[in-house]
Amino acid sequence: MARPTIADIADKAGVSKGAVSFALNGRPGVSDATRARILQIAEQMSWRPHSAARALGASRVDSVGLVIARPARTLGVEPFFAHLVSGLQSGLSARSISLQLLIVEDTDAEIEVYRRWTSEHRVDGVILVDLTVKDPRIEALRALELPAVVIGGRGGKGALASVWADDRDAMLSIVDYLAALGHRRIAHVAGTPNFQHTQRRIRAVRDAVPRLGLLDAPSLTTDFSDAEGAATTRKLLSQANRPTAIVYDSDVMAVAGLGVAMEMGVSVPGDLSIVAFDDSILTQLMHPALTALSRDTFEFGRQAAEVLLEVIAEPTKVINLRTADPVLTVRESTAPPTP
Amino acid sequence: MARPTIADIADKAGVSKGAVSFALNGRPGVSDATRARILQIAEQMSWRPHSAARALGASRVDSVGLVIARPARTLGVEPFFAHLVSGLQSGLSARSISLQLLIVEDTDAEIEVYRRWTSEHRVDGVILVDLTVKDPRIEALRALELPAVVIGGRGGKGALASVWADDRDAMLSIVDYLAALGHRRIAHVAGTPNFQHTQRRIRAVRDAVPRLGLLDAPSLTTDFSDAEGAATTRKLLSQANRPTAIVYDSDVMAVAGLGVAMEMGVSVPGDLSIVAFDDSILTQLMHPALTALSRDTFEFGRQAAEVLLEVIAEPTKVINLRTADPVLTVRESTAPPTP
DNA sequence: TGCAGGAGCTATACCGGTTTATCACTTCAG
DNA sequence: CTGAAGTGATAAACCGGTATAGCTCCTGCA
Repeated sequence: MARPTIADIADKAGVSKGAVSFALNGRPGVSDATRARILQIAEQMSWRPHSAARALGASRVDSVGLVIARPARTLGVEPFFAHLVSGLQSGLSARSISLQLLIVEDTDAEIEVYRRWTSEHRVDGVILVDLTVKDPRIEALRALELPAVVIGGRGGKGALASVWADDRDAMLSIVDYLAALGHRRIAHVAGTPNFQHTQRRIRAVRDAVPRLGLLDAPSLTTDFSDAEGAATTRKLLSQANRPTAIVYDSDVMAVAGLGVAMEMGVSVPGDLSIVAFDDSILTQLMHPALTALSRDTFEFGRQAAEVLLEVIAEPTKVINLRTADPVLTVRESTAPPTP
Repeated sequence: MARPTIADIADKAGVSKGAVSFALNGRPGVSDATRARILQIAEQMSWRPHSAARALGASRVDSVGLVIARPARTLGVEPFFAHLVSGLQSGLSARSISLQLLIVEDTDAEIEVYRRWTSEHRVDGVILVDLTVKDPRIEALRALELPAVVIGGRGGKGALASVWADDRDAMLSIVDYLAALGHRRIAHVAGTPNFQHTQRRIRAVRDAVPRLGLLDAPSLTTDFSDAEGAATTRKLLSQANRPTAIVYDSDVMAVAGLGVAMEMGVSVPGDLSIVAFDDSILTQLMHPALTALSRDTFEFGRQAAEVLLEVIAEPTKVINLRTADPVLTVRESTAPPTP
């Protein structure tokens, strides 16, 4: 016989289906002797619960979802999502909960997916990434009563659980480092302005100006693409008083910026220091290798998974977990400015 | 009332559950008038099938799986998987079938996942990537009777369906191009030797030697990492009769190779031409931008999804779909050799 | 007029678990 | 000795669909 059911086990053990269910789920209602016997038979028949049957009776599905709303073209270059997904799975696999991954075009499509998942009972909860200012997904999820955890930002008015790193401190550590090297004219090539973390980073740079006695520290927003990263760099380096250091909000933009500098005959790190806010193999493949801020994205994902499971078990719970601070990995692209 | 069920619809329409099921699934058994009325009521109550309930009655789960057995660290750098996943989803979403994605450490773990998925009825079929010579997964899947489609290689002795591109022709187009430029000493930095596509590419290079009158065309295998790509390049460029062109099996290795060349004072494309077998944003960010072989991975995924659905519907069917040939995108890293 | 056959629908079993009501039996307090 | 409480189990309902046997008309044809 293929795939044994609890009825088969019940037959073999000479007990009822109910008893088997109790035994397999570790709940009271059977004696220790009977429980042991049932467990042994189940093991021997290599029984596994039929996920659909379980989802039907109870309301849990043992599955959580992650929707990424970005054009596929821009995905995959940064290892961020690959690491995040691995970390999530590591946190989920302990309780053999599966992860549904979906890549969609925009936020509207993402919300539509949440609707569908909810009505089809496909997931117990979801993970939110790329939080924007006044993010419409927060309200949508609350309306659906779908448990969720926000990654990389606070979950609105204490509503959704969140797992986040301190972007502000991280940015300050970069600016402090550059200032300590002697840089006074620093520029910041930022990401999409409506992302929350972009705003936090911009604010951090601005606030550091008076404290460190910087002459200037403009933040220029982009769409995170290599094209805009390059264009913005070209603009910055063409100025009369060009910056002696540039901080990029992503590794891809930093690499593009390095290319522009080389093209314009600006030597790195001689005439210009470059720092990437995100680390990846990309920054290490360059010549010179880029100084970058490294985060433990895998661990980030693991923690997010744990928080999500807690929220699913207890939806009223409010968790805001701050993860380990990212650290600056100094490589060859930063040096004191030439006087 | 939350989540309406077909019983609710049946009540409202004044018919039986069975009639509603017939109507919603477009099967005969109800009149057109009744069908229209039921569909309208379902629409108005915004009914969606409960995926678990459906999976329980019928045997399909409307979900397929993709397991990637690679260390997470090496994932995500290449956009290959992001594009593949997007393409798969595009092919699946038409019939609202979801994709389970799992990243594991090695092939043993991967096979274990297939076992679990089968016994828990979590997927209707799976997609196989990174096919190796004498791949143990083929036999495992056959034993489990789990429908599958192999990506990028033939499915063994006509057993599994497959979707593949012609690596041989692709490699020949690269070597032909380099030979036409005048190169006679070409090297090939290959990937993991036990991957089927690696072997096909090596064979293609070897077979081209006499036809094109090449002096030499060694293939050196690596583990696909940037480190081994760099080390192999260093070895090749230190030889007495060093090659005038190098073909790399991945974009990451090509970039690493470019770095080594720059470091050794070998100018590209002046002293050395470089071609990457895989294209991505990486190759375009470099200076010089790398000539690379571009594949439509998204389309590849879409087709794989379609084939998988066919195989699920008809497990005995044998499909071997050859996809569009990859094309060579010529950029700045290739030129005729200096005499 | 009788009957075969099909369209249109209902009632019901079923999928594989979980949960609840119930019951037999033991134990212990009064 | 009786009643109450507790233990270990069972039978049956239930979750939300799908599949199927069967029933009631209606039509067509001999």
